[in-house]
Amino acid sequence: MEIYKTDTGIRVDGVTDLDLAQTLDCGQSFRWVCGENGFSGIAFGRYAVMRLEGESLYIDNATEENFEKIWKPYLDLELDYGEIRRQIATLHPVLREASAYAPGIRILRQEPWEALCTFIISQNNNIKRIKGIVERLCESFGEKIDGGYLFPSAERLSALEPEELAPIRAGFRNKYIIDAARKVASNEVELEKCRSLPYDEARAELMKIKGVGVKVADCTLLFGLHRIEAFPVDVWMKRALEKLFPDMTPADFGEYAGIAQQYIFHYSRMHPELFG
DNA sequence: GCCCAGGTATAAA
DNA sequence: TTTATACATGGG
Repeated sequence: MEIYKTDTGIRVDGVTDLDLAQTLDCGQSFRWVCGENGFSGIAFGRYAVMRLEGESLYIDNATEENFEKIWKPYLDLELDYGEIRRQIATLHPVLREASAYAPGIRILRQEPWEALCTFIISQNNNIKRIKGIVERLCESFGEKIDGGYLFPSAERLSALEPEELAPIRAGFRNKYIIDAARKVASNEVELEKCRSLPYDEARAELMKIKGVGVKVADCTLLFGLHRIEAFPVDVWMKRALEKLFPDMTPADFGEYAGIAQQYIFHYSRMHPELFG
């Protein structure tokens, strides 16, 4: 990868196995907006606008320094997804097809608290509405910066009562968000510890929070703590597994199960007819 | 109006 | 241990 300065930010050449829509607008993160100049959003305290032309990634409002510190890890550009995709393709004939269908998916390395909080909001909800709730949460309680608002910290939200979240219109999830904020802010739940804990223990740690079950825990581990062996199973994925992989369990998908899960999810969404 | 959205807590079988 | 229902809200 070669990095160059531009008038508005940087250009990174030699970026492969990345599709911004497949990665930023596939239900892992709820804060990126597709506009005229690309996808704009905020992560790790920085606003940026990204677009991809061939193997050139343009990031407006970024520097070489914060590309190395923030955007390169955020987009998981250190991992060789081409090689991982080849490995996943050998696991099962359907995975060979599915992985070829959305080869530009990458697993974002999001901030753990943001991932936890947004996936609590995602339960029994749809993506359009999730994005609206997250936006109102940031505007109401997050710090203002150029380009938008930061995701509010657990500390900030821990001082609120559930009723005070009424303006974000998250319904019954308000009390779950506050419970999560309090347990994270007080270190009763240690998010960082979940990076290294045995998988079942990491899950159990997160499930100490009201409103966090296996699905929210798995999504937090996958998208917020980069446990790429995590394989979140929801209603849709359960059906996909039954129809397409009757002979496999989530554990059979190996150390890159989370990436395989994303390929399967995208593929099954593109081919709903496979489920009758 | 009615259905449902990348679930979970709670009560009951 | 498995199965049913409520939950807040808003788009299709």
